[in-house]
Amino acid sequence: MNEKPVVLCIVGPTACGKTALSVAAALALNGEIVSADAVAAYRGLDIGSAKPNVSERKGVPHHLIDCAEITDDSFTVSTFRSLARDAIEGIHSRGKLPIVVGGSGLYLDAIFADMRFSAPSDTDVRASIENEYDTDRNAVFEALKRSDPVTAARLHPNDKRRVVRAMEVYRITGKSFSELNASFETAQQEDDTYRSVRIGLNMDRSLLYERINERVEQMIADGLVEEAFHLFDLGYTPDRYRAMQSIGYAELIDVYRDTDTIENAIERIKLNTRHFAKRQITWFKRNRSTIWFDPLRTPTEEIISKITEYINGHTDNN
RNA sequence: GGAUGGGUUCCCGAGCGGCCAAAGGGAGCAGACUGUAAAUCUGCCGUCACAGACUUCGAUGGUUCGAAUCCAUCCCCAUCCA
Repeated sequence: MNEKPVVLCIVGPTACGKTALSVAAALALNGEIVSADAVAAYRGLDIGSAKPNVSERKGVPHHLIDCAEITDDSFTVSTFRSLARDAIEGIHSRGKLPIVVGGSGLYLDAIFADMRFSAPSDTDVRASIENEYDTDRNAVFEALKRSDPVTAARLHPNDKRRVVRAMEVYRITGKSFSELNASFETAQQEDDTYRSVRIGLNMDRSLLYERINERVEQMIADGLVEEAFHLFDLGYTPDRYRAMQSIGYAELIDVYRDTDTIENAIERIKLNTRHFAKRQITWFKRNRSTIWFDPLRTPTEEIISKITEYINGHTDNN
């Protein structure tokens, strides 16, 4: 009776096998993939984003990969949210199973939760607040305390991004960040647009870290440096385009400018990726409805059969 | 064989008689996260029965009320002389 689309969602830290599982699941369950990856969304960031290539995709349609240009600073979570929802809608209307897979926590939540993202950013306003912050962060924080005490109370004065953003929202809209947005708690709860089955992939931490290190080496062997340098040649540098601040590219600019060695940069890429993986895990652990699997211990076929059970069980119960 | 500089908590590295379980950084662990999110930020970080106690600063012995800090011997390391 219920017409809510069933959506399979696969989350997990980088290098834990999401791509392989999602493609296998799509093949087995007649699905299409919606990537929830903040970096794979950019055209040109291929090797560094571990974007699945044509053969890895095995004919399964992938949405939201290559949907933004590196030069397009207007591509944000908000853009992503509507594109992703459109894609899911389309897949569902074609009678196929939408499989959302990715590692960008905020992007995932943006799809499933009721997030408003009510105030678009204003480059000038933001720049001027950032300026004030750099001059006297205390003054900016005090100002935030006065205009939006609720948000100020939950932010740390050092958290430049968020302090500036909260101030920015207030200056643009005249309303406080806290009154425009529900609490994060609320945002964690999925709204009722979809009926989702959320699968989490994780494994022993030290094994994960080993895999990350190996994968970075593989990326280098696959030409990551060449890819990055080519983009730098085009003027796409980390200081100008935020897409280039992604791990694997940001670290290479110093090598490009000859102020760091390649060996050093590679180690930093590995380290930053490990840190990133940790943050992803922290984010995903919070969602209590996630069903976790260790791909090193449970065979793909078994995970997929479990997924099938959950999807069916879920459907039957409603 | 001689000279000099060193050996500090997982790593790097300060400390040079008490205010030292020992600065700072890194790693590691935990957490936050609403239009920059692969970003940005926070906490913990010798052990424990944890407002206290206990074991640490190459080893052993000594000086001292008191040492990672001073002395002696020994063991390693680095550079230089032979």
